[in-house]
Amino acid sequence: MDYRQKIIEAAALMFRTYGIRAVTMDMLANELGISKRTIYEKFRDKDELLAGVLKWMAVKQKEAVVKVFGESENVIAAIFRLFDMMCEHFQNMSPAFRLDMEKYYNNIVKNLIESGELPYSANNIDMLKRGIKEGIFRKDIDIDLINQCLNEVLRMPGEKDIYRSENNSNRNIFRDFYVNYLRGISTQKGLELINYYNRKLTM
Amino acid sequence: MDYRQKIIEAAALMFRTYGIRAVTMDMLANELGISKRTIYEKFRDKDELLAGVLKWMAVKQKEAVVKVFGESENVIAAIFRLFDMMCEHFQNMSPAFRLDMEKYYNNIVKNLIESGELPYSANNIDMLKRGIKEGIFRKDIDIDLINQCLNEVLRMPGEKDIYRSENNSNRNIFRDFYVNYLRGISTQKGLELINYYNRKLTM
DNA sequence: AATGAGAAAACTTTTTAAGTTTACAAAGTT
DNA sequence: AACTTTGTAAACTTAAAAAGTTTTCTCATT
Repeated sequence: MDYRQKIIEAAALMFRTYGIRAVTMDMLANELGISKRTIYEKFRDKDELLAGVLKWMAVKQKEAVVKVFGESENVIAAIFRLFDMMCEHFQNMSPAFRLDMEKYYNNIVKNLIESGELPYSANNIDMLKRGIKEGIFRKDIDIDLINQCLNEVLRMPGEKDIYRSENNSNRNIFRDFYVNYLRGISTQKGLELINYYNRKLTM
Repeated sequence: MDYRQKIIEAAALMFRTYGIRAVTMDMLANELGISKRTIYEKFRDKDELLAGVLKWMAVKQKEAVVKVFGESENVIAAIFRLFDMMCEHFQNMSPAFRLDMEKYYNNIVKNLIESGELPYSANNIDMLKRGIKEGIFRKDIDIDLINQCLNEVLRMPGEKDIYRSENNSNRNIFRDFYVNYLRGISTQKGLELINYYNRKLTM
């Protein structure tokens, strides 16, 4: 009965699949079996709808991350699991989504971030602390700095223009990069765990 | 130096990645580092360009199929290899491409098919004959009928609306369906080969 | 020097999706 | 029973952006 939420979820799925511009308000209304009017009853315009979608996606993602961390036996396991999730996330996201985002809706994200409604970057600090406590990351690392670096690394695959080349290999390159970064801040025990989970994935 | 071909290949890649409507002639020109004018020198309009892209894709696909058949030790191996190719093909194709195709450019395919410039459906007849010769398919099958049926089966995953649900499982469902159909027309030897290659994939 | 192929960018036109309005229907409320 | 709310359906207007055109300029070739 909560129309607003229903609309957001349907729009999220369609935006991710087809891109934002390709999804018209009429399509969305049709897909939901409601009238376009009703959408405009809940959202001033498409921009506001998109903002709602983005916020909801952020919340959902956050929840997923918390869940994975809660369920994992150690940080490295959690990280590899998250990595998988991220890959799936990007796999199911149409490049058109990113394109539209950059080309037409850039300002929306910017505004949301500025008004504090969307986090600018992920918070890996808890993860790093936990890693240190588990004896997986070295005790002497600069947590804040590493957090920032990790965010940069994570931003990388999003920035890259990828419609050239078969991007099968891309995923592996990225994983390699990320994993090597983690190695750099790990203890001996951490290294062994990384090797263990990494091998498990490769095979 | 062959502008026409260069344009077609770039457009093909971009259309497949972003959908057709999302790719403007300006983007395409930019991407190629040529002027929009030059594109219109070689193609009357976007429709003609799309037609060129579709024809080229058909040619390339045909070549790939011939190659796989030439290199495979038996029909079943070839089919599984082709299946992989198809999956990759669809994986790298934006849903927006199909959406645009159906919503706006429907008539183009229709025209191309009517004028005989595009084949309406794949020709599995050689494959079936080879399978019979290799003792993999039963000798008593009606080749033409089976060919038609296979084409229907192959058309299926394209028809389905998939922007609902995680479509990870979709691929497997489809493979299952297709493989079972093949089992139905196979000899004992064929069945064994199917089981062999199928198991190889599942694991 | 002349021609032609193309780049760059400004321009017009067409398309189409955004957003609005209107008319109407069902359901609950007073 | 009249009234209000909440919605559908569809026609409508308007704004934006992409299609397609034109103009001007450059550089390479003959």
